[in-house]
Amino acid sequence: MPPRRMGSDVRRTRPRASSSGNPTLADVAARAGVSLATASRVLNDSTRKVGPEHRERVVRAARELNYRTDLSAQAIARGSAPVLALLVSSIDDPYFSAIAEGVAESAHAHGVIVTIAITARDSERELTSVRTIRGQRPRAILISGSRISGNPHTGELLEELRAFTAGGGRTLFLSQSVGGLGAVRPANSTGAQDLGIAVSRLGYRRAAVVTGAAHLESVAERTEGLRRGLATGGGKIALVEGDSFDRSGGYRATRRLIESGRIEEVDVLCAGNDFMAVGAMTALRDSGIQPGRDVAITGFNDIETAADVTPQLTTVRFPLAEIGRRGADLALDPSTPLTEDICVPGEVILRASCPPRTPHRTA
Amino acid sequence: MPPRRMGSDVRRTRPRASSSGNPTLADVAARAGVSLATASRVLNDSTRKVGPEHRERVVRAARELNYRTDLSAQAIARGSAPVLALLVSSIDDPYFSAIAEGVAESAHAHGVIVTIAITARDSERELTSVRTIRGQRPRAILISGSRISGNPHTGELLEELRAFTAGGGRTLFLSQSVGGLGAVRPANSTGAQDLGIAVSRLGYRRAAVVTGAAHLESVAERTEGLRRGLATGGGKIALVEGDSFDRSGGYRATRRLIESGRIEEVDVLCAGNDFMAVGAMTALRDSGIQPGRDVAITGFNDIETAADVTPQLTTVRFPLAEIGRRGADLALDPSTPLTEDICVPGEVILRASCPPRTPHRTA
DNA sequence: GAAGAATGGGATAGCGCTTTCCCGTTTCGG
DNA sequence: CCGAAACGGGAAAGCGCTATCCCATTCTTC
Repeated sequence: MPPRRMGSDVRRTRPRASSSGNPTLADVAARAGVSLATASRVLNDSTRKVGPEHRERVVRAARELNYRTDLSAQAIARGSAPVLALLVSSIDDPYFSAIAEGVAESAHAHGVIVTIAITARDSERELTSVRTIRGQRPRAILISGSRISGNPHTGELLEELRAFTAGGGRTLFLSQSVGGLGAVRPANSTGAQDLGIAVSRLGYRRAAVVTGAAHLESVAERTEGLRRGLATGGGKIALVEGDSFDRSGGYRATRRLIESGRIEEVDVLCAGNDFMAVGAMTALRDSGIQPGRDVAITGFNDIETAADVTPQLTTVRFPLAEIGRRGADLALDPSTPLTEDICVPGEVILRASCPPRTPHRTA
Repeated sequence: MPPRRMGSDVRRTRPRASSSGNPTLADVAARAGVSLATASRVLNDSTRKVGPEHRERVVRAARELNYRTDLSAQAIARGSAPVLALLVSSIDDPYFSAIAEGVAESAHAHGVIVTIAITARDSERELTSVRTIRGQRPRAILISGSRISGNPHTGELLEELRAFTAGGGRTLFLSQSVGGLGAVRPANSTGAQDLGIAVSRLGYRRAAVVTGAAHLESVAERTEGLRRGLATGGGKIALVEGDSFDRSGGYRATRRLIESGRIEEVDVLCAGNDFMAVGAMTALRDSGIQPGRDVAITGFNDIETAADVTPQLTTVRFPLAEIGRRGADLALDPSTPLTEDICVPGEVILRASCPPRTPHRTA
């Protein structure tokens, strides 16, 4: 005996109409006088043909009701959601926002929704974010600028990603690679090497590297690349000073170099990124040293500011939006495996902060 | 007669287990040896009590399976999704990314997911984005920097928003208000007025306004505020030059001022935003006019770059992230009506680009 | 013209959850 | 002690869709 609802049993001829709230497909079908199936077929231009008469009626009904398919319902019925999740440490950072822009661009082209989560460089928050994201059953998750390796939550995080992949999801890292998982990232190493070569050509021989925390992969890559590049001209990295990876870090590190007198030993100061370079410039200037003339400066990334500071900053430009776009393209194309690192080359941008070196150092 | 599936009818004692893919609540329930209802109750700490024995079993099963609730299913079952949609014209713009950061912050605190859509200042794309967003049935949609008014799609767009609101959604504008709908925005008018007053106090009397398209509400507000502020010191806006709202626009507009000689008529150049100010500086410098000394410069917004350019830029700072945060807070609190404009005050930041005016203009 | 193949439409079984009912046990107050 | 209330658990009815079956017609093709 089939179970029964307690209420009457009479109606249920046509799909119920939802009196308030958003119109449902049932409302559309009812108004068009067709079945749910037909309405669905029309609205999703399925392969099944629908008579022009019915088709027209459904389209009109949908328009009149201003119907919009409930994506959650669609996702659950279809078994997959047209969603791409993006995890960034901060969106209020030109580096990541450029990547995000590219990601959004690609997602839009693929007709996919982007959900974004920011981790504020907090590994615990990163973990909870990934968990929440996993609940969305997105097609892919893109992680940019994480602290996944070497933190108290690394294990759980990787386990979470593993589970995600096991459930059919795709994971891709942007701007850094993490243990064996695929990544699209700037060719830090090559870019730094090219910068080193360029700087060498300009006549510089002894560099101070002012950079971020040594455990960051990108820091190591850039430093090493720079070393190789300088070596081509017989130059070298004379000293390395580390601090936080931002403007104030650049300021402080440079300050220390100046106060200890070590700044005298170098002819070019290579900062780990443009923010640090800008901080370094200010530190130099505060001590009466003129950046670009007394000491050359280089940055990394070519943030928009780089061309606005005085002197304009020599740096290495990476097509960040392009990295985001390619990453998303890749992640959304189920046919490609996501296992290898793809390095996107950068371009050395020579500007006034690093002029051809005159043989006599004006100290 | 109840309809039957064609297959056997035997099983269906315990919830089915999904062999592959993501574990479902049924899997958890099965593993814990309880019903779906109990499993759900435990996992959502519902008001209904569950015995400690069962509770423990469910929690363990969930952990072992690395179960993560399917948010789409939850959304459809509950009738609402824990989602906040953000619509911005671009995310790769410090102005919007700062707002977005605040929004994400608030959303995180509320345990809500953020989906983001970028419109690239294209009204058609804006329309399709709102349509897609509506399909997500988000709790609220936040619109920042749109072209909603005065474009070929305005009507459809407003209709779409109306339908969204009718369906129980909440709409809020950030950084600009649109026809009667609520907004959280910078106090452009007051901020500009304060800037005008400050500039007046420093001794400036004749200003050139270099700004974006006149139809933008913010442009009008800022210009008008500036006028009032200058008037307090007997100063005035001597001329207005418009161009695109970015760096190159600032450059071009200023260029025209210089070439026509009109630049001679003013002692301060007030740009519509910091980007334009930076462009203006470059244009001046290219013509041998030294910004800050020969002509003072002011910007608007205090983007990070503002403190890095030379001379450092005098501007008006708005707590953009705060605007985003408050907007999201408001939008996510169903008890507040979303009808009025909330203006967040700015703060004049005086820097070297606008030094106290010396009586003799060094031309 | 009759058998077989398209054709186009409807009924309905899920999808993975939540939540309302409903029911067997305990616990209590009187 | 007995009936009432409280407690804890399970069955199953949806939520708004999609897609699979199934069926009544209309075309084909010898």
